[in-house]
Amino acid sequence: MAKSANAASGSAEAKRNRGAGKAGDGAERHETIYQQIREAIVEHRLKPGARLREDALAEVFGVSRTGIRKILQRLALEYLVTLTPRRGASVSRPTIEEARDVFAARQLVECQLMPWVARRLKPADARVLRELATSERQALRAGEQSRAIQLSAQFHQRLAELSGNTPLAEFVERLCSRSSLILAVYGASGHLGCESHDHDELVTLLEAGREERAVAFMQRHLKAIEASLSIEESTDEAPDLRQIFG
Amino acid sequence: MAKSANAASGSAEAKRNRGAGKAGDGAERHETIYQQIREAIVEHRLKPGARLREDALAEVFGVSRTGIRKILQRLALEYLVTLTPRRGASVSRPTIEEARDVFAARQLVECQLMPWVARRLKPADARVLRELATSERQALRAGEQSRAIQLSAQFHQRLAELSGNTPLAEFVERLCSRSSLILAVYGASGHLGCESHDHDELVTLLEAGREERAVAFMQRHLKAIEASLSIEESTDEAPDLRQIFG
DNA sequence: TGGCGGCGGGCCGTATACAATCGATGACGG
DNA sequence: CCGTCATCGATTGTATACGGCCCGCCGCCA
Repeated sequence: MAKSANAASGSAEAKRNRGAGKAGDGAERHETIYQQIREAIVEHRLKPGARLREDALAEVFGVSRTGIRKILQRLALEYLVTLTPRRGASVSRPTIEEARDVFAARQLVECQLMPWVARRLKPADARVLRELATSERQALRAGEQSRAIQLSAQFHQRLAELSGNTPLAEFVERLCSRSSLILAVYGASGHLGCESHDHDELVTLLEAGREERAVAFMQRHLKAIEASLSIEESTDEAPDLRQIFG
Repeated sequence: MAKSANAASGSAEAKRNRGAGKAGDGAERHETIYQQIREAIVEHRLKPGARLREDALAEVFGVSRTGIRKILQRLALEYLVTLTPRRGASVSRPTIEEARDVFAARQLVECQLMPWVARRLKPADARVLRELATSERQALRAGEQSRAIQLSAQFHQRLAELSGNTPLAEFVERLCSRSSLILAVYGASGHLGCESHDHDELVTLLEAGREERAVAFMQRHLKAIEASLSIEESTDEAPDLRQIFG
């Protein structure tokens, strides 16, 4: 392995990892690595299109390619990375159609979830949600864009969890991750999706038990995000030379 | 590999596979194996709790454990198999809570999908759906329970696909798979979930564009299935000796 | 000078080998 | 006779080795 050969970065990273994720010795380690990569993608620290070479990741995290492959496949199943048969893994670059579908799905699910949440919401839950919203605004103001993105997604995810329905919560979680990716590609710079005050307002509505209003609010909220996307197809493939020079 | 050493069963099975799954040479092979295992689980040919040993599967399909592991992990992410850390894989045995959540999720999503489907439904689509419903009834009458289960799930999946929203369709697909597993555990024998005429009736409503009716019908349909489950906890863990002998 | 074909390196895909761990069985002691 | 402990077998988890494909570079030819 590179553990001894390429000592400098390899073992240093590995040690840091062992310390950070706790991870003990064995099984949890992979989970930690998975989370780290996932976070990096969701927070736009790894940009869409970025290549993820197995060797490089294996060396950075101090494990062998076997474990990395497992993680990459898992991420591929969530549409966060794309696995091209013999070209390796890269951060997914969602298409416009995917973007539309994802946001349509979110509207359908998250809106319908609001009544359940409103009914089950306890004061402690509301407090946590408000804290998330507050942290998000602070991060945004402090210029910590990565953190803000992460917190915004967490708000929506927590909301879905409060419905008490695990499959739906998980589904929303994945949709949020993909949304983050979509914003990375099509989002207008500086304007990262959710208007921060929206989240506060939504909590207020839910606390008051105004289900109908909460549903409508969520609908508007998501539509606003979707509308803020710049629908300009990245001139990635087929640069349309003929159209340009014709 | 066992290809040369353990010739007898190994190569014979491998050859059969190469012939059956078509699978060409390389990449598609795993996909075929995945589908086969998945089908076996959904059709109740592999019952919940059944152990899936890597070596055995590797030998049966004529590939090495590496590929099998990948497949098992994928199935685990869909909750079709359970991966116990050092005990290997087994067909999942859903809990009552999971069952409730899955059906609740299906009601939320599938019902809301009906209007979309009704609006996009083309004659050709309706015909396909009717064929599925017919085949299902025939299979049921012919005693081919596995086939009937498969077709019933396919009906719901196809319906979701017709919404035109890929993420939602995929979500429904997974929920249907899990539902099949749930029926295997909690379903009353002989009564496998969907009343077969229900599906025909639903297509009729959709063709007529009666969205509201279709939504309500789907709701009743799913509630009926859920209600048909025998909610007797398998005396698997905590047999409640105290309650029995107390 | 520009296009084309051969060639080498990098990287992925698969298989195999090794090590560690857990469960079961059998023996021993109380 | 029952409970406990140790050893053995089985099975998974991880790492490594090898083979193949694709891409990019370089030399050759028109």
